[in-house]
Amino acid sequence: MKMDFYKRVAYVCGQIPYGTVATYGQIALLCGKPRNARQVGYALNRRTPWTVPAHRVVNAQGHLSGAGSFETSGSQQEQLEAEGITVEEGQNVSLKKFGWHHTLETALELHQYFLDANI
DNA sequence: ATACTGACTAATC
DNA sequence: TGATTAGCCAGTA
Repeated sequence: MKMDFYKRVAYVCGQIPYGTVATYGQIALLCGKPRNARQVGYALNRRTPWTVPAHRVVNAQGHLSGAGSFETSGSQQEQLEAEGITVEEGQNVSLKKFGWHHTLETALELHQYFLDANI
């Protein structure tokens, strides 16, 4: 099995529903690598197509840690707010309200996709 | 091979 | 609460 982590990251990010956010650890988990949260950040930063909705990925605290990595600090926040996501003071998002609450079934579907696509 | 670097996290204090 | 620490692991040099 191939296990192209970066392609998986790109795909999983693309599956984050509009109007919700996911955490790095969550993406890593869904990619089949639960301890690769940092690599997710690295992937989003430079190893992934710019077409993926990377603005929907925040850290485990709901903080927009990637803000500094977007073209302008604040562009991530703008994109989130454009989806109806409330960004509070200190560039924080409530995971309780906007977090992606994926199901086990979702994880299984993703896994199956990876097998089929051989990535 | 070795060392260092992170869009990270969970545990501890 | 907030700050520190210690694991984490694929890239990069």
